[in-house]
Amino acid sequence: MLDPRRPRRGASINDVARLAGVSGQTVSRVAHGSTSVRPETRAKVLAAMERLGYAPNHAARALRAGEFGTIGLLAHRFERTGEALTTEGVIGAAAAQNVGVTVVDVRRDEVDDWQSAASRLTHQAIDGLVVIRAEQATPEELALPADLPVVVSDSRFAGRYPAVVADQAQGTREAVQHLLDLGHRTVHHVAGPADSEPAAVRLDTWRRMLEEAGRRVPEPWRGDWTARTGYGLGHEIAADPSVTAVFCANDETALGLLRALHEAGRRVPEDVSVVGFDGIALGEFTYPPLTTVSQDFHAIGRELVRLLLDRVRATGADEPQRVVVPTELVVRRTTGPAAENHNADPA
Amino acid sequence: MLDPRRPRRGASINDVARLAGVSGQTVSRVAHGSTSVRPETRAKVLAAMERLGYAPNHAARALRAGEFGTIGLLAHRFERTGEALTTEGVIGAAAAQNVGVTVVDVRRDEVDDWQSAASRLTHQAIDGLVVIRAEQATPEELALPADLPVVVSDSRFAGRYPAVVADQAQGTREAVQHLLDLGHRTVHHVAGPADSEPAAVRLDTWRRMLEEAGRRVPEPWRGDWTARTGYGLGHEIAADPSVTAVFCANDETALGLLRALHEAGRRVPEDVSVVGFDGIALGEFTYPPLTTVSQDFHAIGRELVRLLLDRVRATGADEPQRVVVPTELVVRRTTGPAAENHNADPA
DNA sequence: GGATGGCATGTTGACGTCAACATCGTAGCC
DNA sequence: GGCTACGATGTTGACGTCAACATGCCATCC
Repeated sequence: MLDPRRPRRGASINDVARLAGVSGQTVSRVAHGSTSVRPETRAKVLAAMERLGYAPNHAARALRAGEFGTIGLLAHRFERTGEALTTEGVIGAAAAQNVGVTVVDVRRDEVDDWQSAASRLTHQAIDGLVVIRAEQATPEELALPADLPVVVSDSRFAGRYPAVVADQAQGTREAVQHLLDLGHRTVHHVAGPADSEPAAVRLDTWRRMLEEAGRRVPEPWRGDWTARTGYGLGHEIAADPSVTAVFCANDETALGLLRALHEAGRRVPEDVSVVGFDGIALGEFTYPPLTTVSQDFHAIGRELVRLLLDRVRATGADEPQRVVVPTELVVRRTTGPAAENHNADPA
Repeated sequence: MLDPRRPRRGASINDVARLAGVSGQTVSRVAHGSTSVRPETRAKVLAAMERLGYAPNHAARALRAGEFGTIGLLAHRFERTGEALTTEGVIGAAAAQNVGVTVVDVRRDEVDDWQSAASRLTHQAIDGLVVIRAEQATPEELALPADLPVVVSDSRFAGRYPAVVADQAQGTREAVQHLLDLGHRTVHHVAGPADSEPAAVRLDTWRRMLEEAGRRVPEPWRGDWTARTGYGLGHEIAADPSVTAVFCANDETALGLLRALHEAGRRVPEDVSVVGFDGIALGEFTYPPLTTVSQDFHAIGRELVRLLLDRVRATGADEPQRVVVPTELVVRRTTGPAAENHNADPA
């Protein structure tokens, strides 16, 4: 914690008042829009402010108002695309309302890390909290103050707090359908981690799509969102000639897979088609450019702020809501027609 | 701004005191480490806190202490790797000191955007400010309060505020030397934007290295950090058979270039070697994996916090310092020996 | 038994701001 | 001329916390 005895303190409203020869209240009036202050009085006050470099004390304002004008944001490793873009959306939308955002990063996605991050944050000066994908912690474990307005994105918290989620199922359906339309007999899947809710939705939807189409449902591979694991599994995938289409749980995994396929001499998309998920910016500049399901993370961030500020400002109205943001298949060049020579695979 | 008349206010120290039948001061003592409170008194107070769901009011604490325990961070589009990782480093290091971080994102790298972001931030409750690469704004234009401790990373602000910068020159030297050692007659360069200081250092160092080695200095291409521009320039670069080695100002640009080279049928690294800069995580999983100069952004973030908290806590000691964080060449697979057939190029 | 000292607890005030109320002066009106 | 009304400005107190000081109690010691 910062040293509380540091004397460095700016000029207060009363310092300005003394210099300008008016009362503190008049300074306060000038500092705000100010109703009814004589122009010459205002000028005097403004001059005094200028001279002393007056800046309002936010702690005092917050104390008096009972609000901080700041919300907290809790995320896990937010340099990852989804987290970073959602955070950006949150920050932008909050800024537009003159609300600041205090960010806390959870280093490892484990319960005690989430706990300590949450407690750190609730010990900060915030009026509300945005939680982005707390996959490894339950609401109870987080032990958030009961009177703190909270909204979440995409997590098991959705039942408990208002949530903004991307339409995982829709995107997955489009991706699988796209591959089937290209003539692939079936679609393989590299899933996300087992404890991730979005990963589970993508997995379930993929399976259901294949079942509904009457296709064989191959055993999915289990990934962990990383390119490294996509690359590792990729060696195995590349070695299996029956694999002609792979739907990856996210773009990083798809990129790792792409490298492995290249190294194994499997051509993309001639031999194998690949679809990612997320729509990271670099997907457009991989070789070949990556077909993917893009999510509008900025929109998620904006909706989160809207929901949260509603809750912060309203006194009642607390039934959990759920806002769904659409996803969109972006077809680039990692998907193509099924190769003829592998059609021996039974439908 | 949040509505200041919302009555939602938690229990105060005095509510707890009343319930526990003690004075507010005793509650305060219990709330802290607390010296000398009788165990049974403490228990009573703790029970009352529990029952009322007491949480300390940070505005009041901040007002009394004259400090917020929060620093601000100003960055441009911080979902980009360098910004995001530096921000992560800052947040982590600050958290370790129980200091929060309020983040403001500058949408467009233009003066008025920087200005409005800066003023938004200085109207927040912060004790100090970290500015990450403010390339389009001068210190004067930012108009930061004179008494606000500020540290910066990597920018034209370095002369004015304490700064933490990566050793751009060292990394550039290693990269160029690596390519020359591989037998390339000269090294081409796709630069960053003209108004970026790090881009200028990379450009100058690249030129100096070639001059010192007595090599021809080809006209550099002017990029803008984006993969898109790297891709666009890449078509031109791929069409020039005299180009055997390209040093790109950053990884995104290099990735765009890579795609263009692939599309043009130029093999990497057999026909053309490519080096990036930054060390983004995905560089390891492009095809081929990208040789690059990696920067330790987390270290930069940590150093920024160290410097800033020094300034916040110290009363004097304000002469600008400069901390240099080393960079490191990471050789992967986009660089290889110069092709024999292009050695016609004069040394 | 009374003085001493130390520990537990209470009281006061100040941090900076601003709403609510109080005061003062003057223009306008009969 | 005296009264009203309103506009400009001042005064007071409260938001929650905690350092500094004050008080009160008890054990100890001669």
